[in-house]
Amino acid sequence: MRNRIREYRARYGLTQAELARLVGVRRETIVFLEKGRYSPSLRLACRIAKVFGTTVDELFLLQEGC
Amino acid sequence: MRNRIREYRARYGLTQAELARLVGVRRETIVFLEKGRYSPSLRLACRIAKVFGTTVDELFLLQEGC
DNA sequence: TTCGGATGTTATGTTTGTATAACATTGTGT
DNA sequence: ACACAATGTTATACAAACATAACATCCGAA
Repeated sequence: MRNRIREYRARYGLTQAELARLVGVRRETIVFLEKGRYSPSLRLACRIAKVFGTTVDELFLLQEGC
Repeated sequence: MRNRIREYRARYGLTQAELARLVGVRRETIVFLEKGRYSPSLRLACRIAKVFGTTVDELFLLQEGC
């Protein structure tokens, strides 16, 4: 499942470690999400979208499919 | 995490079993989601929103928090 | 060029979402 | 009251998300 985490993270000037800390997960988890190794729980997806002031649907391109 | 699955399901006149079949999970999973026993994966959340022609953010009231 | 921060990887363990089956309860039409 | 569909529950097992630690690579500044 594709997403725009890296793009938004760059826009906000955050490192993976900083984002991880902000949403309460490990940095490796952010790496795996950005690399598409697995898709997040809805809870985590929501926390990340909140940090970036956007919606889950927008951040994870849900109109492209699930 | 609150959601409007039951409300949308009623609006579409679907049983829990029918919705479960449409999104490829067991009926018990739908029961647990409606009852709030756990929150879904983003993948499942997206499939359910798709069936109801709405967004994940709207269906799971994500503006209320994660 | 070298050093350090940022990013990527791999292995192993824990937690949580989901499957499965069996049974209980509620509700509704007849 | 009865039958049956819909909904709810519980126990056990499995898969996927996430934690943790250790190490590897990449890249920009001094």
